[in-house]
Amino acid sequence: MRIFRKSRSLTKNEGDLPDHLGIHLFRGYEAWLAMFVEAMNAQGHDWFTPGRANIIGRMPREGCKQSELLTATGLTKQALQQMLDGLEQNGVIIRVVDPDDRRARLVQLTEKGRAALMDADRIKASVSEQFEARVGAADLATLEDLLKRLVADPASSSKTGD
Amino acid sequence: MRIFRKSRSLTKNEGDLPDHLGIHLFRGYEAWLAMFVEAMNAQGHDWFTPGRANIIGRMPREGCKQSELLTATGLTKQALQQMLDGLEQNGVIIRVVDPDDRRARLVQLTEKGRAALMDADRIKASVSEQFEARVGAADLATLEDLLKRLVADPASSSKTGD
DNA sequence: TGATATAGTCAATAAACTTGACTAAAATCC
DNA sequence: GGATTTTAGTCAAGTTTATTGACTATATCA
Repeated sequence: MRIFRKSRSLTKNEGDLPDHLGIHLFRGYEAWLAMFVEAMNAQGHDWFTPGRANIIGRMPREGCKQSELLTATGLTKQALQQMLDGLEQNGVIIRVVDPDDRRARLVQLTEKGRAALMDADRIKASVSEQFEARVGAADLATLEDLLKRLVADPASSSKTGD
Repeated sequence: MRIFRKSRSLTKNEGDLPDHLGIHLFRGYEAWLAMFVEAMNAQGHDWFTPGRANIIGRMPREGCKQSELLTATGLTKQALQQMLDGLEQNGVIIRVVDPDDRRARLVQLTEKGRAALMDADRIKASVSEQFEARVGAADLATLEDLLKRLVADPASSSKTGD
C-alpha cells in the first residue's frame, strides 16, 4: 500500500479498532518503515523514500547487473527502470554498459549511495533496538522467527500448479 | 508503500535475501493482503483493491459520517474523498447529506457494499486459518500478540503534547 | 544467416496518495 | 444578531510507485 506515504498514525481511536491478523501485520510494517525512512531522511539522505528502500536494501555494495535487481526486487523491468532513473538523477547510482554483454547495464553505487547503504545498516539495527526496548530481545526474536515461518514458501513441499 | 500492486512473490532467490525485521514484517503483510484481496476478487468483488480494503474494513455496517472514516483510516480528507468517489462510482457506497449537519455527509453501504463486508469477514477468517495451518494456532496467537505489543502506542504512558 | 530470446528503453496510464486553494454550513464571540 | 472563526467537504493539480504495450539493440542458437 502503498501504500502509506506519511505514516499518519492510525492508533487514535483505540476503542473500536479492527482487530485481525492483517491489521496487526500492516501496523507492524507501517511502523517499521516509517521509523526507517524517517531516520534515513534525518541522517541527511533526503532522497530516500519507501520505494527506494526496496532497491537500495537489495543492492550489493559492489554493484550488480540491472537484471539481477529485477529478480531481487520482484519489480517489473519498467518499474525498476523508473526507480533507477530517479536514483541516478539523485546521484545515488550510476549505470554503465556491461563490457561482457553490451545489452546489459551494471548498476553501481556512487559515494553518496555507499554512504546511504552504510547508514541504512546502522539504522536498521537501531530500529530493531527501539522495538527491542518495547517487547524485549527474546520476544522480538520470536516475532522474527514466526514471521519467517508465516511466509515460508509452501510451494517447496506441494506445488499445485498455479 | 503501498506499496505493492501485484504481490509478485519476492521469495525466489532464497540464497541471499536480506534478513531483518523490516523485511519480515513486509513479507507478512504482503502475503496477508495478497491473499485477502485475491479471495475478495475471486468472490466476485472485482472492484476490491488494497487501498479500498483500508476503508471498507473500517466501515460500520450501518454506515457513518465521512469525518469518522477520516480519523478511522488516517487518510487526508482529500485522499479519503477520492477513495469514496471511486467506491460510489462502483456502487459500493452512497453519500447523503447529514440532516443534522448539512455540511457533513453520511456514508452508507449499498447492498453490494454490505455483501462485500460480509464476505470480507469470512475471508479474513479464512486467511487466518491458512496461516494457522502453517504455524499452528498457538503460534499464530503469539504472533498477533507480539505484533500488537510492537506497535502499542508508547504515547499512552508519556504524552508529549503534539 | 536468419529466427528467436534477452536486456533494456520509451510512452502512456493507473492507484493511492500529497499539498494548496476554495465553498458552505455551523459554532462562537462580542 | 452580525462578524469571525472553525468544521466538513470539494476541486484542482502534482508525486510516487506501479502497470501494460510497443519498441531497439545485442546475443544466441539452429
